[in-house]
Parts: sequence; C-alpha cells; structure tokens
Amino acid sequence: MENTTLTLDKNIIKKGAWSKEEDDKLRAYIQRYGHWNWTLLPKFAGLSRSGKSCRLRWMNYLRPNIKHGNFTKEDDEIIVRLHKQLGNKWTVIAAQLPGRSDNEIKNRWNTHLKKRVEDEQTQVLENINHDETIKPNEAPQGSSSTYSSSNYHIPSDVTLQTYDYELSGDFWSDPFLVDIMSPVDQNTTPSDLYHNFGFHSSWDDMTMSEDLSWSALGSYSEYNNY
DNA sequence: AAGTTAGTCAACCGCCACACG
DNA sequence: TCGTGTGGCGGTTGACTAACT
Repeated sequence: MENTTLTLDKNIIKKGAWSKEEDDKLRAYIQRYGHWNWTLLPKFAGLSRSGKSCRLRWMNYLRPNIKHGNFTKEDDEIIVRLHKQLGNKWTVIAAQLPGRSDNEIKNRWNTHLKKRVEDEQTQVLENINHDETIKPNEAPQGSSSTYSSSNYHIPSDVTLQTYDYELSGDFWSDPFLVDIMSPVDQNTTPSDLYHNFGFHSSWDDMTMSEDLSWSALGSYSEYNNY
C-alpha cells in the first residue's frame, strides 16, 4: 500500500525569501480554510515550506491589517516603556501595538531603540557624575582653571535610586536612565503586567470554524487521493 | 567606479510549554 | 507518568542595501 502519511520530505523544504507566488498560495489557503494545522498546511496549500515558516510568514507579513515600517514616535514610546517594564516580552509588547508583529518590534528595538536608550543612559550617567562633583555651594571660587581632573570622582553613596523621578510623559524629552534602572513598582511582575494589560491574542478571532475544519479535511482527502 | 563598512530586517533555529494518547 | 506532536517565543543569522572611502 502506498504511504500516504504527511511526513514532510526535508529534502524539498524550501528556505529563504518568499516569492509572490508562495505568498499568494499561503494567503489564499488561509483565507479559505484558516490555519487549522501549521504542520500540515503547507502540503495542502501546495507549498514546499515548513509549517513554522508558513506560520511566521503569515503572522509577520500576510495577515490582514499588518503594518510595516513607519514607526511613529508614539509607537517607539510604547515599545520603550513596555520593554522597560517587561523586558524582551515581544509578543506582549506587540499586543499593545495593533498591526505590529513581535518580530518587527524586536527588530525595531534591536536596531533603533536599544542604542538610543543606551546612549541616553550613558549621557545621564555622565550628567550625574558631573552634578555630584560640581555643586554650586561647593564650587571653588575663581576661574575654572582651578579645576583639575582629580576633582572628578564618583561619590560612593550615589545610587541610581537617588535620582528616581516620574516621567513627564514625553518620551522624546525625558531621559531614560533612572526610569530604566528603577521600575516604578518593584513588586510588579511581568505576569502582573501581562494580565493588567488585558492581553489577548488577535488570533482568537482567526480560530477556524468547525465548517472550515471540515473543508480543510476535505482538502486532506483530495490530497491523499492525489 | 569599485571596494568596504554599517545598518536593516526577513527568516531560521533551538528551546519550551502544553495537549493528547 | 511518559512520549510525541504542535504552536509559540526569543535569540541569532545572513542577505541585502545604503553610506562612506
């Protein structure tokens, strides 16, 4: 008897960039049948891709209402704030930015925001050291030439907490350092935030109906008869 | 114009959690 | 309880492109 199992032949699994034809096949299949099983889907859709690859392509680029690029300042602000609170919980952060995929947000952080935050951190640290060393009531009288490099030191009792403050609400004018280093509520866990944000997956709406399931199974039969 | 470097981002990989038999 | 399959997540890679020399 002929083997009709759906084990994917790893020798024909395609990798790399997706072509327009592949996108069209995947989009058309999911719009008609839903993504009832990512592992089997590529077979039925006529794609030589892994289920994971199909899922990633759909989630990041093909699903309806997905946005690409053109991050606004507000988008960046949300990402930075949530990353400060949650860390690398990209899917949770993405849930707060409709139309954005976790992958895109992760890229946004890694290529733009991370460096920006680090630069701001460095700048604020330098300012802290400077302010602690040169206090107006302690500054030496006379010309600035009386300063020597030995005047600059990092006070042993200076901690980041000393400079804690509440953000004014404007990401583009607020320094990052303290806000990053000392969360507003130390008792808040990522789990708390996860639930407090009312996180839900937009994919709940994409759950396949029973009818579609049967349609897909019909497709399965067609496949096996092929 | 050609070569090099840096930045960007799509896609893959490995791991983990969960469901199910 | 254990083994297996699947979906999902985050880290990382590598191809591509723009900027620079």
